[in-house]
Amino acid sequence: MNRRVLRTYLIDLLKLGAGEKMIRTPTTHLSVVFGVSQQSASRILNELAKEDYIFKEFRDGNIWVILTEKGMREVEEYMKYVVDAYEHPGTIVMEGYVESGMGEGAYYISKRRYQIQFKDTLGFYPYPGTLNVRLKDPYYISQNRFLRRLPGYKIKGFRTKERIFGGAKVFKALVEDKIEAGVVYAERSIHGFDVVEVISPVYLREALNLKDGDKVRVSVLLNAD
Amino acid sequence: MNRRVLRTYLIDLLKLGAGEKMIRTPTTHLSVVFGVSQQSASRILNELAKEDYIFKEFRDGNIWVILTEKGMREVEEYMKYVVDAYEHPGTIVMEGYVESGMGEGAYYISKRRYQIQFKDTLGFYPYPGTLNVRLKDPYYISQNRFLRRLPGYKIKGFRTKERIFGGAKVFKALVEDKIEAGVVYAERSIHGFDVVEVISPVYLREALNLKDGDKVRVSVLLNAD
DNA sequence: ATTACTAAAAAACGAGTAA
DNA sequence: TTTACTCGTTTTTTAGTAA
Repeated sequence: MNRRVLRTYLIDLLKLGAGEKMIRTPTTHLSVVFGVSQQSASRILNELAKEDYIFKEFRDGNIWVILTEKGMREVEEYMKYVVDAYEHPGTIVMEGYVESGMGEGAYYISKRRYQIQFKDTLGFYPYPGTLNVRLKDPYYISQNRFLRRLPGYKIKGFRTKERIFGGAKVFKALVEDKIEAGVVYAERSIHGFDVVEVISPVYLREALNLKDGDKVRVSVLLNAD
Repeated sequence: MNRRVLRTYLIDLLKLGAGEKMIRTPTTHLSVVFGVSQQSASRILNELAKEDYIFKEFRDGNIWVILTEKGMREVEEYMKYVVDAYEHPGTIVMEGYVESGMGEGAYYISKRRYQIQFKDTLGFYPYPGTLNVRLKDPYYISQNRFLRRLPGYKIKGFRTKERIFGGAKVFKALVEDKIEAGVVYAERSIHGFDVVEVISPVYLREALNLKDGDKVRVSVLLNAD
């Protein structure tokens, strides 16, 4: 049974109160809550316990359960996702903190072959430089990991006499909900999932008066044609 | 594929922006969003469309989808449920409006054989009368439907020389988050899922100064030992 | 590039039942 | 009453592939 559906059963257990204290949960009762047979309810509890989402104990003829730390984290992340899907449909919102890059972003972005492709896909020639945004909230990191798996616009690599310039993937975005921008994932990225590289037609640090460590919001537009 | 898991895919589509306008969703892309194969993504879309949760169209080589009204309702109800599970664990909260019953509630509740059982299960002898609360919000109605399927405490029926008194099921509850109460479901109830019958050791109308039509909150405690 | 069919494998399910 | 095993059935999944 996969995580996707296990999560939904975790929510049910949370609703019954298993997030706070051990509760008595005869599988015969759970079967009506889960909408499955008693046998399946039993199996589901065992799978949840095996995955360490719940702690399960047999006491005087009954099963008692409580969500584990891992189970609570799972449920909280899932709730955030559901609410987020409703409140921010079509966009992936991430908040993080401005960070100084190595300055090599500027070098890459300024290459004419890249510039042309950015204009074609995003609609603007980017200012030569990237704004690195470091994510701290685990939820935003998971969102970034998710985003990086999506297709986006393909930026093709190329080679000059001297060296090879790798390909990338880019998404339309907004910074601080107002400034047109793009989020770039280099194919051979040096960053982990906790860093987002942002480009824009304007020099963002100036336009938004940003200093290292300032909080900034990046909203990726998933359906910007 | 059951409602439980279809809902989770609906959330994903909502996140992609399919709640607002038609979006292009190649099954090859969806497969990474859903975490399944391309073939399954295709099948899932077809099932969602068959259940009328989404409208799906094939246009110049791509699939475009948008959530239907039914899909949006489903997603909204599910979100409420998830948030509710997190914010009100272990209780089922329902809000409704005070209504006049036929007065027969009082007749039943006052029967000694019932009174004793209420004292045993709820811990109090109920005031002879019930407060009928009519639910309007569809979410509360669905919660009530759900609750009515749970076991609760069994109240046994009995017979006198004159007639038969049916069995019931009772849950511990709080009215307005403060007054000790019980929610009763008669086995042969005359009410639909939009009415909750509340009993209490005190005369609720007086204690809370309630008149017909007043809004009242009933919180059923699922784990009150 | 797509979508979605077929066929075969894998996973999930519940009836029956023992403990 | 419980839980959870076995086992036969159904459902779900994906690889291969045609269109």
